[in-house]
Amino acid sequence: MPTSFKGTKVEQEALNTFVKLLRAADTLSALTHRHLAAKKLTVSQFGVLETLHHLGPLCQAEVAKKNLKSTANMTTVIDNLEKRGLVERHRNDTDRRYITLHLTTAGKNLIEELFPIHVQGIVDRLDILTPQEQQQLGQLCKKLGTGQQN
Amino acid sequence: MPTSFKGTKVEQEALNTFVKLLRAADTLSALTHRHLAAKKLTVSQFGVLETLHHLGPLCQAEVAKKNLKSTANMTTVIDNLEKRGLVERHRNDTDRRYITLHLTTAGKNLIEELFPIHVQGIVDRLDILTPQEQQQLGQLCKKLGTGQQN
DNA sequence: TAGTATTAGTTTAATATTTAACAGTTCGAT
DNA sequence: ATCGAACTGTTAAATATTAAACTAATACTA
Repeated sequence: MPTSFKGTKVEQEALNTFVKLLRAADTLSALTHRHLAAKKLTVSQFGVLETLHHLGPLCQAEVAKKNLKSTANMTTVIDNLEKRGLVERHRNDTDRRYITLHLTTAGKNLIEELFPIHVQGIVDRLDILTPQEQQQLGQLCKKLGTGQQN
Repeated sequence: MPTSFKGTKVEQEALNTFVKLLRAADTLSALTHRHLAAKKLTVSQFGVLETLHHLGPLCQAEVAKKNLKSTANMTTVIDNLEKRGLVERHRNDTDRRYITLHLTTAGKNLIEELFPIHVQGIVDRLDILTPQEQQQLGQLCKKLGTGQQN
């Protein structure tokens, strides 16, 4: 026998918003990353390439932080990118704990080819919202994500 | 040399909103699911228990659909829930392709214990937004998630 | 009714992901 | 200067995740 959720109004509203937010993010992510399959790239691999493309060479811990992932995870994802010759690991000589990641030429070419397609996919999907609505959505998400008033 | 993204205004705004939405969802999910670790439950396992708790016995394909996951993935997640005695598989006699999932008593007890904590965590976090803002956010997410005007 | 198409669930192979334990490196305080 | 704290990256073990190939069961269709 199904039990439908009986909570206070506040609880129902919060739960409702929560579910919609997570579903929207899931759906949007799936749609905007579909094109990666053609290049046999995963979302995480694309994220690393994108980070290096926009911020330049970084150490693994920083890439992990930008992508909200653990350093253990970065080891795996970068292993796979390295196997395909898309990134290179350079041990830092002044502080040997660090490994600086660099895009190879192949990696640079690939991300430069994919990124415009990626952006276009996002623009197309977000086109359903007016510029004001996008602005609003961004602000609400920022507030919620950081837990700060602004 | 870092390359900062030079796009049109529309592209920059869309990308910005996109990143904020995905990050907010990621952060919110991480925070509201932290309490599951104490019970050695994963987010996916919790999702299945929650679905069965609120909708009653369902077949695996339906549970997969509700959770936006593949049926192959459901096989794995349900295997692990079954090992722990939290759910049971009942082969359907009239259509033997189907397997109906049932919560065991242990599973029912666990989800009934966890769900209120889960809701409270969501309420606490969403409290940073006014009721109107939550409503707004929900509507914008719904529009975006479904790709429909309303 | 035979043959085909569809559907539910599983398996396999590959990658992702995290926690915990670990190794090596650097920093800091006494 | 040394010893312990803090940090970077890796490994191991467990679970998640998907696409593709597969099995079994049902539905459809000629």
